[in-house]
Amino acid sequence: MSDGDGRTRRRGEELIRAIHAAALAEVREVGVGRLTMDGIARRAATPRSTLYRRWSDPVEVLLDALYHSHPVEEPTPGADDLRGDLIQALRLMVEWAFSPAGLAVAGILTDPGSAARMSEALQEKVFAVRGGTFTATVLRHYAERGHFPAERLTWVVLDLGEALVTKWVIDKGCPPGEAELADIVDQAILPAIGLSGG
Amino acid sequence: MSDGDGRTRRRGEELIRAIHAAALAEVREVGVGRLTMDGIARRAATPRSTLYRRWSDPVEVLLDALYHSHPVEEPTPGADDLRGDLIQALRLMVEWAFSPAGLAVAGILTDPGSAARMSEALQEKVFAVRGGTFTATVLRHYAERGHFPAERLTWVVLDLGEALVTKWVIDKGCPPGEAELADIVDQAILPAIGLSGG
DNA sequence: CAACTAAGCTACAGTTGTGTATCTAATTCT
DNA sequence: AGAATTAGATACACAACTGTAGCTTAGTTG
Repeated sequence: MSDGDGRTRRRGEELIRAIHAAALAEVREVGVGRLTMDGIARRAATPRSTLYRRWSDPVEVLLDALYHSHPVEEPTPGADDLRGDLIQALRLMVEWAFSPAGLAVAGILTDPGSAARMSEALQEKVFAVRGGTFTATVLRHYAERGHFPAERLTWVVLDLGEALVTKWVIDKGCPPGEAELADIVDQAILPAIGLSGG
Repeated sequence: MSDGDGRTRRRGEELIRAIHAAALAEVREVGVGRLTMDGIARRAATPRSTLYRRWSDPVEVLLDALYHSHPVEEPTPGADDLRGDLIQALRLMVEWAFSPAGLAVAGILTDPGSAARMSEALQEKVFAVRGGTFTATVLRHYAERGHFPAERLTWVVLDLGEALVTKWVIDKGCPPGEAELADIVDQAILPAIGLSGG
């Protein structure tokens, strides 16, 4: 699609995708704080001038990369299986969190310099996702169908799964496995909505 | 103890405390990634040479500052009030998390460059604390006294409170208030240990 | 094929941070 | 009081990154 044909010079879309990828890789390696135009350019094997033609600083590049990253897959609650659907929702969250985009967002959220700029353009796209559309989608689905009282859909309950996954990742530095996701659902979410095991 | 007397030049302990404070202030403002000897020195109003005499790079200074920061207050479970003690434990956690040391640790944990070095010397002092000694202390206390079955002390239950506080802080950027702490205890922790309201 | 666009290359001056070194003078110790 | 420390004030060469600018040339478009 891009390599191997006679061309020696990338342009447009292709080049930009390479730069986006470079920005995400770079932030993963050095963190948002040490992100530089130079580093991104070097990694993308393109001159800095190409970057400056489009963006004014490294965080701009990163935000643009995030904006163009694949959207997060949404959980699609299915066949009357609340427990299974919750686990699946958390699985999707983990998958996203360890994607280049997810890791970049994590970095941005704790960076004093860029946390503010995040609010502007990206809240719609990235924040909405991060805010907890994973288990919340599933929980709302089953509450509407009367599997448990809708009054239990408080912020605590809606955040529970994502919060525990996040803490695991921070503590352990690696994604939780199937067993841990099941633990979270069985020992925290289900009890909190009054379904202590079934 | 230090200001106002005739002295014009800080030495030893006093100077070091100023440098530690500068490092913590600096990391709060620019993040771990942009921490520099220069920045710390400027903020502490001391020449860089003074820093290099003791530390070899900015992260060393920061780790040393953390090591010498006040230890976290531990929750002391008291008069047969599980709910109140849990809320108090979370209150202590929030207090620590928003202290200079807490903010610095948060920054370090998500910085690719310094996350590794953290493991070495500081795991004992700072990690142990962060790992969740807040609600865990309280929960173990009451489990031992038979207020609820000890089998429910799983990692999920022990992390629940801290996880939800952390998520609140990341999402909202501000400390949770009393109402939120109560929500966490009432809607997540107590149900998870089988005490759904009383 | 000609004209245009935009990537690639190189250079440059300016800024910030790095380590090191040297000298001075304030504070402490004996 | 005199000696030993050690903070404070420079200064320096080096490196990385910044923006900007000029030029060349590959690729696209009419």
